[in-house]
Amino acid sequence: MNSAATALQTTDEPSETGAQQIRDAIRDAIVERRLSPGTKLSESDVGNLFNVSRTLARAALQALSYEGLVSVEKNRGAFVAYPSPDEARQIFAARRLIEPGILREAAARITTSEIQHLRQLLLEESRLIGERGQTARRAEIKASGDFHLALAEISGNAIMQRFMEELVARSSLVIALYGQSTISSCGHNEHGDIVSAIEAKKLDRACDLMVHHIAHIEADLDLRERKGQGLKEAFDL
Amino acid sequence: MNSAATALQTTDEPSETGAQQIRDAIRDAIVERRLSPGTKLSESDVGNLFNVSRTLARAALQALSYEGLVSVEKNRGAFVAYPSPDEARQIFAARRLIEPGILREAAARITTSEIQHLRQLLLEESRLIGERGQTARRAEIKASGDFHLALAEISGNAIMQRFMEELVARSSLVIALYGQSTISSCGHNEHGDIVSAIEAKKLDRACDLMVHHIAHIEADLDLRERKGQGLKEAFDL
DNA sequence: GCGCAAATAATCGTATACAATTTGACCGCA
DNA sequence: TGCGGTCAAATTGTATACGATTATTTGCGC
Repeated sequence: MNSAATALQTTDEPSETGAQQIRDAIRDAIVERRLSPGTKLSESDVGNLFNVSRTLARAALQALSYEGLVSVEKNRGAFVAYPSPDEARQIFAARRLIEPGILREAAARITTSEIQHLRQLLLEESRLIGERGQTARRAEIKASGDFHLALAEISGNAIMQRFMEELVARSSLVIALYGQSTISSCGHNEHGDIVSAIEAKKLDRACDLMVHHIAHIEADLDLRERKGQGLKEAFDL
Repeated sequence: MNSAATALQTTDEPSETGAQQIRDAIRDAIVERRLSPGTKLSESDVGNLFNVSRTLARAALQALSYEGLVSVEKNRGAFVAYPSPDEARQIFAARRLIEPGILREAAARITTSEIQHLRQLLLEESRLIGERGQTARRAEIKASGDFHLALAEISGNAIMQRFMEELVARSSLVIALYGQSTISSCGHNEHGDIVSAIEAKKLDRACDLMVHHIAHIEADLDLRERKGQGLKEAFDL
């Protein structure tokens, strides 16, 4: 049983309704970076971990591959996705393209209670930034994505929401691979500024802030090809 | 063997590489409207049709459910998706949100040969409009979507391309359900106008045309709840 | 000691088998 | 005739089994 095994086990109830449980568990593990890009996820191992047959494990991995979080190679197995620099650029290009539109939709139909909910999320987020420890770090990662997802949910379009879920999750992978600073939320409270702009009905400004926010995250990346991921390049400096 | 069976069989080579073959075949059948929304796709039937086991049939149906073309209900089976009016609105809202951005990306990096390719598609499309017969009609449906997909491909963003593939396919389902006129391509050659605008480097105009084009398609729909799909409402007029 | 080939082990691809759930029918009864 | 319940058929959910492909290791010759 490899390192992936220890990283996964979260609760002890193995199979409740089906393969979705497993899919969600693995997805969380990937997004929270308990599973590193490139980690092998063999069907047998996954099945044993959750005490289900390979059939269900396979279904879960299959599902994750549709979301771009896992790449399955024919006759070789499934691996936590290892997005190329080009893929990373495409992910952020997609976010720059989509998120302003979502923001506009969301702003148009947002209620005061939803604004309050957003502020709640922001508070939680900054609280986590203050704390230290692995679990706090993981929660922070998730929280920073949850803000964008909350906006998508407010927009009321389930399809766009699903697209955003995929993009945010894959972004987490990209940051894990190419991120330089400890975490993207550097200094400024950009999420907070966006909420303020929404509240002030300054839509154009909110969109600007959003685009720049995404650009900032991307600017923190070092998008250079890492060939063997620690092969020879790791030693000859 | 029900009506779904006759609608599916397209080639006689049953299983070549795996479940993807089946998924693609069924997807084509749905998009080309050989399969009507609501049609039951039982795992055994699909498997028998393609001479594979239920395992592969199930995988294919599962995949299609991720694309929103098939809805699987626990312990009840898989059905060709029957999008609700609200879902339909969300699909077109998503397209209005996404396609202008794709158009801008595409216009920025389009080459002369790609423009030629687009014009080729347009020619093919108008040729099909002229012809008559079921097969021509089906080809026309596919062609009208292919224009939007070609644009997405030119944009160079594989992720957005995949999103568009899903949206176009689901649009086909919506039109099959709620469309009023024989087909959306009414009179005007809106696709052609968009290409011309791109060629003339009039980006804003091209985006405007695109948004209106999508609005026109949506305007041709009669988005009213058909509850039982022909239940009581079908009789008391 | 080193490289190459063949055997071995591990893993995936697909099919089949069995259990669980749902659906529809049949039958008795008010 | 209409209603409720029990049973049977059909279909899905999950597990297991077997064949195919790929990776690894062993062993041999050099």
